[in-house]
Amino acid sequence: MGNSKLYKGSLNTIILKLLEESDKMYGYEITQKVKEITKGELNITEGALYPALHKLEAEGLLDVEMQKVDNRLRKYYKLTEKGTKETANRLTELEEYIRTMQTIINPKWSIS
Amino acid sequence: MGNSKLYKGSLNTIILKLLEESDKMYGYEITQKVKEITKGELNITEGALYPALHKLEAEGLLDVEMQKVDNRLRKYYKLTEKGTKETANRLTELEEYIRTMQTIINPKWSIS
DNA sequence: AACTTATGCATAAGAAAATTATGTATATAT
DNA sequence: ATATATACATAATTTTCTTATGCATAAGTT
Repeated sequence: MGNSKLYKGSLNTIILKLLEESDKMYGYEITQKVKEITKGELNITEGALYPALHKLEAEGLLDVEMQKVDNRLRKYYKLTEKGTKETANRLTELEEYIRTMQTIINPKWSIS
Repeated sequence: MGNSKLYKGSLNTIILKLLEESDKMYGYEITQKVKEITKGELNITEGALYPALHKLEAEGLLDVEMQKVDNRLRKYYKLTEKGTKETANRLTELEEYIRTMQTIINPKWSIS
């Protein structure tokens, strides 16, 4: 994960997108899912994840539901209505960001 | 620039890439170039740029050359040999990051 | 002549978001 | 028995940025 610096600022968007796909997830599940879909490329640390989840909840973008499974507690998070709208915005911004960075990597202004 | 958070961590890569393209540039020129190629989407602030340039120089990735133009001082930065190698690495990492984020935005793991 | 905007560099204070290091606790595999 | 996996949490520190400020010259405006 040598490119971990680039992920700074995109954690919230990743969380929101995963919740949009999976309806509800708990913290540990999110770390595993990200590890899986990025083939180990990205490992979300707990010290980043849990504060981020708490903040998204405080902003009213996520709802929480506790559930006990195998005598272990899970905190399931799901998008609120506000969270669903915000997710769309964040994804649009991410797409814009990616387009901009593509422009910088692969500049038209240097070919001719 | 509503997506400014996403740019966290990518400023160094942007600087290095521009210097790879343009051989040598000075700080103010970099801010204008970025504004130009991103069509105003991204505005690099001086408070971020100058410390970043100083750090890249301290790391041995950039060399500095002072030049006086129209009675105003410019600090021209150019890649060192080490900087050129590091730029290649950073760009590879950026491409990996973009691929990963594309995977998250447009997940294969949810279609079937 | 006075004033504003552009050019050019720099740093300090503060905020935001991460890493790293802990801490607690149960379940499972060796 | 011991280590690894599961599950959450927070505190200290670091990194990186924004915002505010400072200095100085050139060019354009009223």
